[in-house]
Amino acid sequence: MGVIRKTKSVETLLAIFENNKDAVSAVQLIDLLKEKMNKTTIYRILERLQNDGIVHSFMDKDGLKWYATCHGCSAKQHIDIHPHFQCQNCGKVDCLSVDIKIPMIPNRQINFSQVLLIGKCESCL
Amino acid sequence: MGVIRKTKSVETLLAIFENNKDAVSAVQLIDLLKEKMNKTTIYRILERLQNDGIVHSFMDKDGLKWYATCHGCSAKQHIDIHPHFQCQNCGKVDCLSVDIKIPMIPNRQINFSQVLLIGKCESCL
DNA sequence: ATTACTTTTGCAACCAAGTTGCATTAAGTA
DNA sequence: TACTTAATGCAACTTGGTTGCAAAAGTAAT
Ligand SMILES: [Mn+2]
Ligand SMILES: [Mn+2]
Ligand SMILES: [Zn+2]
Ligand SMILES: [Zn+2]
Repeated sequence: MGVIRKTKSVETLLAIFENNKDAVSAVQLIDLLKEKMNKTTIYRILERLQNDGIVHSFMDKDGLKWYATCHGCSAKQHIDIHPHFQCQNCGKVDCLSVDIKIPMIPNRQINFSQVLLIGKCESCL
Repeated sequence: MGVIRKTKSVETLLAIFENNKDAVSAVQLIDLLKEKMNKTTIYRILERLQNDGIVHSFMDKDGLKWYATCHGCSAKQHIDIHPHFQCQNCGKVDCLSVDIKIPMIPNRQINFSQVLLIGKCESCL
């Protein structure tokens, strides 16, 4: 069960994801919105947006949670699966629209994969 | 700077990695060794072993840190880079010796990658 | 507009993983 | 054995994230 009421806080978060094609971490959002809403609210809205297929989440190399807009997903299924890139210089994270081939692994059933590429972004090169 | 003195605690941890080809999480080690040594000691030894190229570490899907034996690495360089597998049923994690092809990404320099495959292990299928 | 109902929020307290500072212990060495 | 310094234990702390509960605010019907 996702978003049911379009509250001010929900609108604020939706606007952030609309205008931003990069990923954004929970920590960044908490800092950015610390005057506008409580961190508990942020975590709870993010969870609802994820359940609705509006955003997806993933962990970065330090175990912090990041969020980004989904494309073509719904409450029924998350189909927008892709690798992510993190710049080890400026910390920026973004979604990559490339396809990484995951080979078959004998004796194991792979349900999904999490790929994080780490290096330097365009502006830090 | 890594391990300088072969203490009892260091030997204990080394023995665990020797007899275990699976990965093991910091949390598991803390629980396993709670009668033998302090959790701070465990974290500090793991860091030293990693600096010596004896073990490598990575994050699982929940942001917990795991460790496993390195093959062919040294204090100079970690060359044993490979994907990891986590069973979503029993939680077991292990190192995969398969090669995943990472494509070139335009305008970015990829230094290394972190690949986690999630599914069911042999005994949970 | 008022009411009634239910979701959403804020707040404070909590939790778990991991880190830090510092006094004490114990390897390594001569 | 004595000396030096790496390693450890312990308590306190930090950080990211969660929970319970009362108060506030959407939504829809009246
Ligand atoms: Mn993404
Ligand atoms: Mn490994
Ligand atoms: Zn950058
Ligand atoms: Zn399993």
